[in-house]
Amino acid sequence: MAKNKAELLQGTLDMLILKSLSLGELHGYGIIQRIRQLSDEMLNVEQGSLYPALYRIEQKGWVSARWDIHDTGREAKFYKLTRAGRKQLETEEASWDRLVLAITKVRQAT
Amino acid sequence: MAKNKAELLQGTLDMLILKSLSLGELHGYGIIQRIRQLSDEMLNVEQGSLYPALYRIEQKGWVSARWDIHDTGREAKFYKLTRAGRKQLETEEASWDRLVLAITKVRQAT
DNA sequence: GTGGCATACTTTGACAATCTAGGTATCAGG
DNA sequence: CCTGATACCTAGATTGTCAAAGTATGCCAC
Repeated sequence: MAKNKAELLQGTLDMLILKSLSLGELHGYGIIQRIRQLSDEMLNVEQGSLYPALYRIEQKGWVSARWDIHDTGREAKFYKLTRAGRKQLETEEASWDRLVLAITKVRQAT
Repeated sequence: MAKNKAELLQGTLDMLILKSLSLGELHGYGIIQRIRQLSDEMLNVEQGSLYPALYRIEQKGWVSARWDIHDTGREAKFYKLTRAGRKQLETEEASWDRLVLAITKVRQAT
């Protein structure tokens, strides 16, 4: 199992995707890179995790997608955070904070 | 889904169980109560999650179990952290910290 | 010009962990 | 006696992530 790379916990991926899109429109492959980069290489999202997650998230209306050609001249599917997505990001961040707090409390017990 | 209660993320339960056993021998039902109490009612572990988890953990040698009768005069299965379990707890805590750090970094991005 | 690598997307199947919901049994209190 | 808390167990459904495969394009080195 994971050595230097932290493994993702189920439920955290959506938040990471939404967060990275909150910094600006981006395509799938770019999301993976952005997350890796922002986390100092600690988080590595697999393509097989990302694309299904994006599909899920799009279905829920948290992002909108469109095909476009970017600077490199290649086609890519660009995702953009919707208003609902921004709201969802806040919700997920809040519940992440709550979880971290709760676990911290348990861990502080002596 | 969760309102005031934070939902458990997959992978955190083992750590919570090991941690609560690190405070002393305890039986299954008591583990649930201890986690709930230590987390200020934020974490609620379902029985259907706990018992399979305990079985799993016992198989891995992180805890040892024995039936006993406790103060209330009732039978219960008491679990105790083994040396390997203590080691595992450290490992899980470290990787939890790493994950929290990584996610924090992503979230701090502007 | 072709071979390899990074980019970019998709799909399938396996796997693991949690939850829901059911079951059993004992004990205490009203 | 009945209910609720305690105490354990199990089956099945659900979900999310991952591994592994596939397709296709553009770029660079040789």
